[in-house]
Amino acid sequence: MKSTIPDTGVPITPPAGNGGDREENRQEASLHGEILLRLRDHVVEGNIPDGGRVPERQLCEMFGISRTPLREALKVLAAEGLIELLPNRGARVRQLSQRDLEELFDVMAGLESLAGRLACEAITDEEITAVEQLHYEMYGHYLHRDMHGYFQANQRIHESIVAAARNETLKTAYANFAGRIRRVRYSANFARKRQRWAEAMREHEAILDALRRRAGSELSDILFQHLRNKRKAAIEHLTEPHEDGPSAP
Amino acid sequence: MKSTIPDTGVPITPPAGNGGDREENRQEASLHGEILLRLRDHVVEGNIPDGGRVPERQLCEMFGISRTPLREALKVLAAEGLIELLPNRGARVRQLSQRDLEELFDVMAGLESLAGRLACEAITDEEITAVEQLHYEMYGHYLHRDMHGYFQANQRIHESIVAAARNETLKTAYANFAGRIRRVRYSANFARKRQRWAEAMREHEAILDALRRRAGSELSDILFQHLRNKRKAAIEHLTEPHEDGPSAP
DNA sequence: GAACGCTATTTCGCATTCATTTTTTGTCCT
DNA sequence: AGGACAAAAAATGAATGCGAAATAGCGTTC
Repeated sequence: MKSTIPDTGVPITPPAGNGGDREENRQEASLHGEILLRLRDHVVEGNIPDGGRVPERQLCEMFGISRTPLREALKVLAAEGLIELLPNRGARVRQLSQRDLEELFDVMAGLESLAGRLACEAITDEEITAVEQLHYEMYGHYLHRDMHGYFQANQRIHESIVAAARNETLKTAYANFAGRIRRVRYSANFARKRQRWAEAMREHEAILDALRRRAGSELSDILFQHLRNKRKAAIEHLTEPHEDGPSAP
Repeated sequence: MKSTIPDTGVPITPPAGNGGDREENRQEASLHGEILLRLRDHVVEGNIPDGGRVPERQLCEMFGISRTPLREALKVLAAEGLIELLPNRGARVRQLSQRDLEELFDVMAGLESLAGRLACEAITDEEITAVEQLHYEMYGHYLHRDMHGYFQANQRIHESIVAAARNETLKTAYANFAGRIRRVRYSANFARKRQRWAEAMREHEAILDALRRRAGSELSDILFQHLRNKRKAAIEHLTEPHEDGPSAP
């Protein structure tokens, strides 16, 4: 165990947050592509402490490759905003300040807002039915106080809306930003407050309603507010660590 | 035959800029960063034909560097969606289908829509005044049929709104997507139809009005529609090449 | 005893080198 | 003469080597 890492304040930020799209279809058979996927998962899943140093050499022997393809992968991850590269000082997993999180949530809110608007233009009755199905399922989890199930159904609903937008570029950007936030989710699980939970359910009712009526502009507003409230709950949770933990019914 | 080391005597600004300040851009002092910027501009400005091959070797001698930093830059550009990397077959500038363009415009619409909403929360009176200034300037260009001036003022207005959103993440993503579209702009200059031009002016009036009243939700709607109309005009222009070319007043 | 400065080791950045894969070209066969 | 196969040439993907910067370790000085 090495001594504590000298925190120099970490100034230099990655080149671009980018809403890039790397949906390149599975060309990832090449080594650097393979590494990119594995390394991204490794980071997103939180296997590396926040702001922790990640020496190239260590990752190389970890993946059993040379430095060249690894460095290429690192550059890409830096461009995605997951890590930051300090000149001559190696890579660190990017530590998100509260402000960063707020910004990310707002951008996610904007993307979902857009997704809702677009979805209203193109969604089929069958897809709406599917969302309704998920909604009721989620409601069931809510009644049973099953947070995990609720969380999953919730996520699938939002993904369904994004999918219904029929916009691959949006979908990719959405996935990218979601990845950045997910890292935080892993390290600090968002415990929902009871009150917020009920509120979220009401918002979801409104979402479904607007979607049924295909009221794009309205749905756009609701989704934005929904994510804004989510952001508020998340940030509050981070500032005052735990509010209530009981996940039991 | 010795390989002369291309010591171009590039300043390489030290990793200054420390402090809590997180400027997203231009930390690129390292070679690969420098190359990334130059190569991105090179591609965005359309110096390479659409779908054209981009041999590493050629670019290397063009920039006077070895392949390693260049390849790193290529990976990043691929992640950004500007080029695509074919396994063992080199890099090609990504050819955007009409569908891709539509998607990009819609995402841009979503981001600007978000920017407008956020701007209404944080914009100062001074900033609004600045936007008004640009608006009148743009109106002047409109009256004088100065398309270039109009275009620039227009762009600055949109950038001002994005800046007023106080969200660096959004700003970065916006710049990224704008870059992808700009490539198309260069190769096929969007000639505005007269009618669309007048329409755009009216929309901008509405934008300014909503911004003055800080009506976030409303501005969000207007901006989205504005970009949607822009998209329509752009796509139409691409399908039926030239409608009117005269840039002269 | 603590702060400063010097040296040694580690790590990073880029160039170069090696190994496959693709592309081109030249020849041979139909 | 045209096409197919094969070998050469070029280009890509990955590895290694070398110089430079940074971190760490240690000694000296106030």
